[in-house]
Amino acid sequence: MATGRTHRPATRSRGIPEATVARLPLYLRALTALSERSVPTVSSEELAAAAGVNSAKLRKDFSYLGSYGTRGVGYDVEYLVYQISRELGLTQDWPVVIVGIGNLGAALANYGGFASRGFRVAALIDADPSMAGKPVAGIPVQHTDDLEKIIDENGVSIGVIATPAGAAQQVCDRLVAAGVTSILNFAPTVLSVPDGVDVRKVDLSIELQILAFHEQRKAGEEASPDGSGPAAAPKDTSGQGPDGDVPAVMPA
Amino acid sequence: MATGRTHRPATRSRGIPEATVARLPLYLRALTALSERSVPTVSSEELAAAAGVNSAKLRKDFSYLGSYGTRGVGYDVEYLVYQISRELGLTQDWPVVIVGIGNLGAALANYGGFASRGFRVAALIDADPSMAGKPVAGIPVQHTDDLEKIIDENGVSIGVIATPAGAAQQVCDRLVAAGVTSILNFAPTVLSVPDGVDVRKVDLSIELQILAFHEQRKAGEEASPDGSGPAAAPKDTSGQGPDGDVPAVMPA
DNA sequence: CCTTGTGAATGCGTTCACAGCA
DNA sequence: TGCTGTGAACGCATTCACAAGG
Repeated sequence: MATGRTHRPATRSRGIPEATVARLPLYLRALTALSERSVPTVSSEELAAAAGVNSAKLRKDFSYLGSYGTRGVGYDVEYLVYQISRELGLTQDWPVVIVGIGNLGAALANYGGFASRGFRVAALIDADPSMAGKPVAGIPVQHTDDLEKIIDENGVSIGVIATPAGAAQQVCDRLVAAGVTSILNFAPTVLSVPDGVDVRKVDLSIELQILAFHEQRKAGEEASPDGSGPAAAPKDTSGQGPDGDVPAVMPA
Repeated sequence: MATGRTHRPATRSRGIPEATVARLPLYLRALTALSERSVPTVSSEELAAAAGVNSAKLRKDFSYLGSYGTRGVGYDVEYLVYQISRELGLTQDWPVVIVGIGNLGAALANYGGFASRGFRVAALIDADPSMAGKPVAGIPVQHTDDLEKIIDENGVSIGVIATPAGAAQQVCDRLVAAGVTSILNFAPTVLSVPDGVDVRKVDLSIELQILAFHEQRKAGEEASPDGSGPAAAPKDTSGQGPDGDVPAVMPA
């Protein structure tokens, strides 16, 4: 593709829905896999299956980017990889700092997918002086004291917080003050940031609790195999206003 | 998200919206903090601020659980902690297995918040024979060969996958076959599971890409808003990926 | 034919604003 | 006098179904 026929969308409406943005990386991954297998084109149906979404949704998503498909044929894989990469801003290099080099921070530093697509671990930062200079994933850990200097010298705009919860807000404040405007937070705490700064959080225990909720419901559907549960919630198909199935225990 | 294909008659589930379920852990965390400071009651406004949400949303969320507040006063902290815990199924013990004890798996095993709230790491599983018996976070790693036996003997219904992408689907299949019905997937791949099995995914590179999208937009606001990018043709890399990157492999 | 692209319809989640109650 | 609980309005996301076009 990429012929001289620049059928630009013109509908360059800078309004790509957030839900669509969140799926673009998924499409990109599926497309990259196809690309590596030298698959030239793919239909919305096939690509949707690979990405685990509905094909109508995928077509709608792509329609926000422009008309990059060919009716009756499908999408050109390479072309679409490029378009999505560009849309996501992956055609440029994003230096990233990881703050908090404990178990998790080290795991993140070693994460292959990190460096793979536009992201580069510019520095590792930890508050523990004994870690300073110690290499993790081939990168020497630096002390928190130099945080501002590191951000500045490397032009970092994306920071990853992998510290204990208690330190997260403080680290966040310093990152923001130093110029970071996007933060990925692994600490189990709510960060408050000024307008213009994006925060995304990854929270293991929240994910588990959501799973537990559904798991409990499943168990309640049949005869609960494990009878150890206290007052396993029975069904309640009546409208709303459940409750009432548990004694009004007021834990002291 | 998650919740694969649970199209089942509406005759079940006490309609708590998925979005609300996803916020309950957040409220619980804020409430637990208040509880530890012996705060007896809290208003929707205060609690909402602590959880980082809007107070109307919080009240609406709680209304799905029942009327646990007192008009003119607020919510009893201890009581609410109990109700939410029960609703999430945290009043019972959930044995969890972690498969794939690389950097990330070890980090998860060491994660304190894991054991704290209803979850217990029942076993660590890895395919590497040389890891067998080696303790991680005080728990000896067991070999994948025994996966089914481990699931069965411990009554595990929640599994965490922290393997490389290539192994994830296979591990997932074995977990499901052995009786696991909830999976938390850290591998950067789309898992397919039968109906009735819930999958939630945590994907670092997707989060970063979403941040990059917004970051790029911020940068473009002042300088050159878009301009005319697409005309620049992607290099014709027929046969290999534009950057030959591995589709993001998990730490090994 | 085929598959994309998209208005229209539907469903879900959030916010508003106020009635209801301690 | 508060603050909760909730119907109603609103806005966003998903799905449908079909016209458009190679």
